[in-house]
Amino acid sequence: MARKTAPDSSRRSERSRRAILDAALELVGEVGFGKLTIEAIAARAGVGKQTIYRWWPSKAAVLFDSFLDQSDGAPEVTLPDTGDLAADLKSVLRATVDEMENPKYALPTRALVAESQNDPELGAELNARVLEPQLDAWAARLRTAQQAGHIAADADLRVAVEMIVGSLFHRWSLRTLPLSHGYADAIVDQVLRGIAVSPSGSPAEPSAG
Amino acid sequence: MARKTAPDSSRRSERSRRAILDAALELVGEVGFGKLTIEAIAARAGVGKQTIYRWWPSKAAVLFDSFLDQSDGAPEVTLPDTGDLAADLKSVLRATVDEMENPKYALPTRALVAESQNDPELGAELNARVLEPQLDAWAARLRTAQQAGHIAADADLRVAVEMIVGSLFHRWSLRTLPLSHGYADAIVDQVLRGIAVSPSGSPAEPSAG
Amino acid sequence: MARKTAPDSSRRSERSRRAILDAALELVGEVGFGKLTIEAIAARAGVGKQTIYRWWPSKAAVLFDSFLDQSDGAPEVTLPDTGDLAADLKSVLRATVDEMENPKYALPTRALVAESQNDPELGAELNARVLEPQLDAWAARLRTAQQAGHIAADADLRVAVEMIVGSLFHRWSLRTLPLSHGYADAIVDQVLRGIAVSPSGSPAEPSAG
Amino acid sequence: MARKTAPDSSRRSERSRRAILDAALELVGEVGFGKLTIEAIAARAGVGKQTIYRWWPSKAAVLFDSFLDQSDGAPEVTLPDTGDLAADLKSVLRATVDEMENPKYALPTRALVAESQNDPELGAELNARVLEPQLDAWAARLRTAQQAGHIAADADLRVAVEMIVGSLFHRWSLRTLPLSHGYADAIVDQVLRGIAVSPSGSPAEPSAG
DNA sequence: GACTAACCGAGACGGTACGTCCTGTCTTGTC
DNA sequence: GACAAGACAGGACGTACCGTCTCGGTTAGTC
Repeated sequence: MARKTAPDSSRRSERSRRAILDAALELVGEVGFGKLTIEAIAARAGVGKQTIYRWWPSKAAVLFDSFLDQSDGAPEVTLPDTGDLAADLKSVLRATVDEMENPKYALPTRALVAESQNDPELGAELNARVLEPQLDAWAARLRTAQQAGHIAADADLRVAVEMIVGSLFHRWSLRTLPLSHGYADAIVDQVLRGIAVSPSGSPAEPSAG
Repeated sequence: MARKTAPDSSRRSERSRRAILDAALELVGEVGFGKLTIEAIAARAGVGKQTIYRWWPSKAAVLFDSFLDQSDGAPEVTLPDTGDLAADLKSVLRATVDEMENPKYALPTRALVAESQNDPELGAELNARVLEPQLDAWAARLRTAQQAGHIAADADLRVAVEMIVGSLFHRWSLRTLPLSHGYADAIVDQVLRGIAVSPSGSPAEPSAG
Repeated sequence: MARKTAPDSSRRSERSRRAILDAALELVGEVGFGKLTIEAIAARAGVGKQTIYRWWPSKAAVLFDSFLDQSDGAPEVTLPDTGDLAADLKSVLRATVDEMENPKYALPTRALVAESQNDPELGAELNARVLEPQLDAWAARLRTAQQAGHIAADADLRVAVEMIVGSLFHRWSLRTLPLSHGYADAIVDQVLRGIAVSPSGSPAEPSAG
Repeated sequence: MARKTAPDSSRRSERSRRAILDAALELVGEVGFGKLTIEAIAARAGVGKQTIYRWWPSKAAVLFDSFLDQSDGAPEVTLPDTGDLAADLKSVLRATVDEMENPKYALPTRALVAESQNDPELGAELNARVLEPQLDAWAARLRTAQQAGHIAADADLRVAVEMIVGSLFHRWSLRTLPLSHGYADAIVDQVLRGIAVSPSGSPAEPSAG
C-alpha cells in the first residue's frame, strides 16, 4: 500500500517544511501557478527537490498546504448572529468579496480551483478541508433563523446556501462581471425573498400553482 | 506590423485545421488538459508543429476552437417559451445537467474553465463567445415573463440568471455534490419563488406559468 | 532495429557538433573524466542536452569522437623506413613516450582506456579505429625488415609488436615507473634481440633445447 | 588532528566490514563498477551508509579492499623454480591467463584498473600492494636463472618482466585479441630468446633451462 | 510555362523542467 | 562511540516539450 517506503514523518524537518510552504506562496504570487515550478520552490526555499517530492505528490498539493497553512489561525467556521439575518449574511458575503479581490488570497485560490478541475482528488480534499466547513457554517446560520421562524420550515437550506455562494463564485471564477458589495447584497436579498417567512406570518408557498 | 508577418489565411489548409481541432479534442479526452501537448496534437493530426503555432497562440486557444467547432450547429441562443416559465427553465437546466455529466462535453469544458482561471484573456474570450450569449438567452426568457407580469417588475433578472447558472456551476466545478435533475428543479423553484408575482399580487408563487 | 526514430544526419548542425567536441576536450582536461558531465559539456558548448543525446549514446562516445577529431590530420598510419630498423622503431616509440607524457593527449586517452574497461563496445570501437591501425603500422615496418632478411623468417611479428607497445602501455597505464626515452630504447633493443637475424647470418633458433 | 576525529578502529564491527566487502564484490559482478553505488552496497550489506564512509574514502577503496580480501590465502609471492625456466614462466603466465578470463577475478580487476587511470592515488596503492610484489616475484625467478648462467649477465630483467606481463596486460586490457595459453607461451619464448644464453655461449636459445 | 511566394510536413535546435538517483553530511535512537 | 536507518542539500541524470528555426516539397497566384 505504501509508496516505495513511506518516509518517517517524526524525523521531518519543520524548518524545511515552512520554507517550502512560504516559497510556494511567494512564487505563485509572482509568476502564477502555470509557471510555478518545483525547482523554483526548492531553490527559493534552499531545499533539495527530493525533500519536496518526499512529502508532497504534486505542486498543487504543496500549494494546497501553503494555502491551509496561511488560513490557519482564522478558522472562521461560524457566521455572526446578531439577530438580523440579512445583515449578518451580507456582512459575511461582503467580506468574501473583499477577500476574493485581494490577490494575496485570490491568486492561490484560483490556482487551486484551476487544478481541481483536472485533478478530482485535489478537488475532493479542497472540498473536505475548506469548502464544506464553510458551506456548513452558512447552513448553520440559516438553520438558526429557520428555528427562530424567520425562514420557511420547508425551505431547502443547502440549496439556498449554494445559491448565495454559487452566484458569487460564478461571477468571480468566470469573470463575467466585477464583484461588488452591491452584488453581495443583491444576492442575499433575492435568496432571502425566496425562503423568508412573509411579514403576514405565513411562509411563502413554493408551489401553489 | 502586427506580429512577425501575419499569415495569409486565404491559403490556409482547411484539411490541417480540421485535423488539428479533431486531434486536440480526442487527446484532451484521453490524457486530460494537463498532459495535452502541442507535439502530440501535431503528431496525431499528421501536421507540423509550426502549422499549429502559425494559427493559434496557445494550446488553450486550440482547444477553445475545438470546443466552438464541436458546438457548432447547435447555437442554442434561445430558450423555449411554452408559456410555462418554470417548466421551460427546468427543461433547459436539466439539459445542461445532462451535458455537464457527459465527459465528451465536460472534459474540454473543465479544461477551458481551469485555463481561464490563470489566463484572463482566454477567460474573456470564453465569456464573450460562449458564456454571455447563454446568460443573455436566459435573461431574455425571464424578461418575456416579466413583461407578461409573471415576474416582479423590480426584480433584478441578471442576478436571478446568475443565481440559477451559478448554483449549478458551483456544484459542478467544485464537485461538492453530484448533479441531478432534482437539483436543477430545486434551483429553478427557489429562484422563481424569490422573484415571481403570485396570482394574488404578492411576490411568492413561482410556478404560476 | 533503429532506436526510437533515427535522427536525420543530413540536417545535423556542424556548428553544434564542433562546439560539443571542443567543449568535451576542454572539460576533460579541466576536471577529469570522472567529473565530466553531459550538462557541463552542453553548457560550455552553448547547446541543448538533447543535441548531445541525439547524436551520442554516452559521454564516453562524445569524448571518443573528440579524440578522433583532434587526431585528425595526423593519421600516422605509416612508420618511417630509413633502412635502420632499430633507429626507426626507437624514434617512433620515443615520440609515443612524449605524447603519453603530454597531458593534452594523455588525459583523454586515460579516460577512454578507463571507460573501455567496463564498456566493451567502446573498447571495440577504440580498437578498430585507433589501436589496430597503429599495430598494423608497426607490423608493416617489421614485415619490411623481415623481407629484407633482417628479421627471422619464422618470427611472430604480431607478438613482437604487442611486446613493444604492451611494455610501454603497461608502464604508462599502471604507472609502475616513469616513462623515458631510455625505456623506449631498451624495449626496442630487447625485442629486436629476440627476433633479429644474427650477424653470422643464421636466425636465432627458438627451441633448440 | 587528522580528519575530523579518527574513528576508533578497536571498536570496529568485523561483521559489518565483512558484509560490506562481500556485498561490494557481489554487486560489482552484477552491475559493473560504473553502476556500483555506495547506497546499494550499504543496503545489500545491511549496513548504514555512514559505516562505509567512516572506514573508506571512496567506493574504489572499498572495492580494492574487497579485492585484497578475496585474494588473501593465496599470496603467491614466489614463482615456482623447477629448474626449467621457460616451463616455469609459461605455467605461471598460463595461470594468469586463466585468472583473467574468469569473470570473478577479471571484473573487479578491470574496475580497479579503470579507476586507477583517473585516480593516481588508488593506482599507487594498487601498485604497492599488488603489482610490485608480483613483478618482483617474476624478477626474482629471472635473477635466479641469471645467476645460474642461463640468462645473459647484462640483460635488463626489469624490462624483460614488463615485456612479459605488459604484453598480456595490453591484450587483456584493450581486448585487441583473445587471450590463450598459446599466446602466453609465445610471449615467454620470444622474451627468453632475447635474453637467454645459448649453450654454445651466444644469446639465442630460450628453452635451454 | 516558368517564377515566386507562402503554406505545409518534418524535425533539429537551444532551452527549461521534470521526477529519479546518488552523493556525502547530519541526526536520531539502539546497543 | 560505533552502529542501522534514513532525512537532508545538492547536483547530474536522461526524457519530454517548449517555441523557434531551417529544410525540401507541394500549391497557388503572377508575369
